[in-house]
Formats: sequence, structure tokens, C-alpha cells
Amino acid sequence: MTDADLPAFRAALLDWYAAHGRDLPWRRTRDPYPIWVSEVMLQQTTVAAVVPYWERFLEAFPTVEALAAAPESAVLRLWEGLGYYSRARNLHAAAKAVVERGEWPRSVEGLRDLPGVGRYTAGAVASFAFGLPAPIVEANTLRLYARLLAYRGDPRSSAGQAALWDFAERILPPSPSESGESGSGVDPGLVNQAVMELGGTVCTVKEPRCGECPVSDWCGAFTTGLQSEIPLPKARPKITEVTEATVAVRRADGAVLVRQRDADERWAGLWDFPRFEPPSELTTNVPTLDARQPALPLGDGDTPLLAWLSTAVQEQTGVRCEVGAGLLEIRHGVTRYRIRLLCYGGTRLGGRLRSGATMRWIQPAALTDLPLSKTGRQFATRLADLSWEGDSP
DNA sequence: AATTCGGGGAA
DNA sequence: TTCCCAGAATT
Repeated sequence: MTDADLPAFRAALLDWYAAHGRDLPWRRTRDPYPIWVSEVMLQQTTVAAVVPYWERFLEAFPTVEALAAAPESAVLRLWEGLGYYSRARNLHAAAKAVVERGEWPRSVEGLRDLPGVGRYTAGAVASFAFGLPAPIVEANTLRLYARLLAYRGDPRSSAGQAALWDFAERILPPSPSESGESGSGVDPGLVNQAVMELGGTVCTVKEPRCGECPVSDWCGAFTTGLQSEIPLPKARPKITEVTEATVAVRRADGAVLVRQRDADERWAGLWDFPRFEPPSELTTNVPTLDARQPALPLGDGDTPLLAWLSTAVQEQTGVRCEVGAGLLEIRHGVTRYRIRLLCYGGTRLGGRLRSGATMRWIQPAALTDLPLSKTGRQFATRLADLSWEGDSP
């Protein structure tokens, strides 16, 4: 596509977007705060997954000041289930920075200084909220631009990224200052929304609907029949299988022991039951859930693991306990992991909580207020349902 | 340049 | 199941 084609390209794109663009809630505002929240939530996350989170989040924290003033655990609780929790921690830190600063950075460079804001997110907020001519490249536009350019190399390589970002900048409407005239009158943010929408709904990964594409005349892949060859697919990560074990230690009053995960751990800031990755020889003989339905009776296969867990709990928390109830087995696939999580109940025998770590005895019903991981929430829900009354579990 | 991040949805 | 997702930060 030559520069001479760009006005017609933009016109066809924007006409199509006006007719077919989705009415997404964050497209109804130019306030940088809700736009920024949406962009961070949408990092590596589908629109369908984000919408309900975005609505709840904005209801809880309507302004950047409200977010900055909130406890981090409240932010993480609202993020629970979205994954990639460093996004929530960075969002919170960035809100504090904006409030401290007194105003939003109004440039790509300024926005990029905020934690959790990279090249894409900075360009998105700059163009959507402030109408700046800032380019964007993300999953949808990577695919669209690679096809428009008929880019045969790896679009994720540095050479590929350079080509795509260059194209992303080239298609933006000239600003008044650049053209030295009155400008095109076209909003760069609208062009960016339109290319993402086109990439997301027409220029799809599989079976792109080129017949419905408003810019197929300018598409190098379409005109050469290479739609299904471009872009090169992302390399698939190898799957790692892990077996973990976790213990809900119960005190006499029914409270269970939880700890807040440290800043240098995965799930930093979230709460969790004492959780371990035991030596594999202790878990390989533990019967599977299917092998001992309907209940989870303990057998000889569990015994060495239970003893190991008892020691591990004491080392981690200071609490002495007897581990003695099979409560739940969770199979959880996430990112590149396939996890088998063995969940046991234990009874406190004595000992004091180790100082230095953040730990708490809490009634199972009250766990609803703490941010937990996906599997932690499943276990917590089971504990609350069990009522788990009576003597030693 | 490669890896981590430990979630969900659609097909 | 598999593949992908409005990426960023770290190593």
C-alpha cells in the first residue's frame, strides 16, 4: 500500500467500523481512567472475559483516586479469576503515581513510565483518551497488519515488530501540526479502534472472512491467497505436569490457617493455604480421585505424604498439626501447566504462628473476602460447604 | 531473545 | 482437549 492509498484505506475502514463496530462499554468514554483499566484487563485476555470484571471494578473504584486509596487486597479480590495478577498490582501502583502526580501523563512517553504500561497500552490510552496519533500493535493488529503487508517472516521477531509498528504509524491520519495544514479531521483513536475491531472480528486467526473485509483490495495476503499462511503461528510451549499438595489446618474453633503470599512468590499478595510441591516419590502412589469415589478415603498411598506435609506445614508456619483428611483433588490446567492439587485437612496440635510472615486464622465462610488463586478458591468453597464439623477430620 | 505470568473462553 | 487472547516485565 502506497501513501496515496491511505486516505481511501482509512475511509473504507472507518465506514465499516461505523456500521459493524461492537458497542463495548469502554468505547463509550474518553476518560483515561476507565479506558486504562480496560486496556490493562485486556492484556492477554479476551473481551468476553473482561466485560464483567471491568463493570465490577469501575463500580468499586469509580475514579483513579478511589483506586489509589484502596487496599491492595481489595484490588486483587476484584481481579480474582482474571489471572496475571501483576497487572492488578501494577495498576494499583500506577493509580497511586497518577494521583501523586496530580494529573494524567498526556504523552506516550509519560504513559509508558507507569508500571504495567508498555508500548501498546500507552498508544491505546494516548489515542483513545487523548486523541493523540499514537500507533498500536497487539494481537488483532499484528495479524491484520501482517496480512495487509503480506509479511512472510515472523511478525513477533524484532524485525517483524519494527515493520508492524512502522505500518501502524503510517496508517494514522496526519495531525494538523504534521501536515502543516488543517489536518485530516480524522480521530487517530477511531482508526486504532477500527483496525483492532477488524482484526478481531473479520481478519480472524482461522478462516478470515475476507469477503466481508472492507480493505481486502489493499491486502497483500488476500491478493496472493496467503491468508491462511500469514501470520506464522506462535510457537507452542511445552506442557509441564506438576503435583502439589495443600493443607487446610483447622483450629478448635473451626478457623483455618491461611498465609499471604510474599512479594517474590507467584500470586504475590494473594492468600493461600499452606501449599507445597512434595518430592514426586511421595505423590505418585496417591490414588487418583476416580480410584476412590465417592469419598476421598485415605490409604497407604497417602501416608508418607501426610507425614511429610505435617513437617512442611510446621516449617512454613510454625504450627504443629496432624494431616488427616482427603478433602478434594483438583485438576487444573493453566498457561503451560497441568496441575494435580491434592487438598487435605489437618488439625492443629499446637505451636505459634511464625513471626515475619503474614498469616491468619479465619473461618471458612470469611474466605470470600480474601483474594485467592483459582484453585485456592475451589478449596475454600469446599471447606465452607463441608461445614467440616465434628472431631478430628 | 527467551521466559514468566499459575486465567478464561471459544471451537 | 487445543489454541488464542487489546502484553509487560524480567532474565
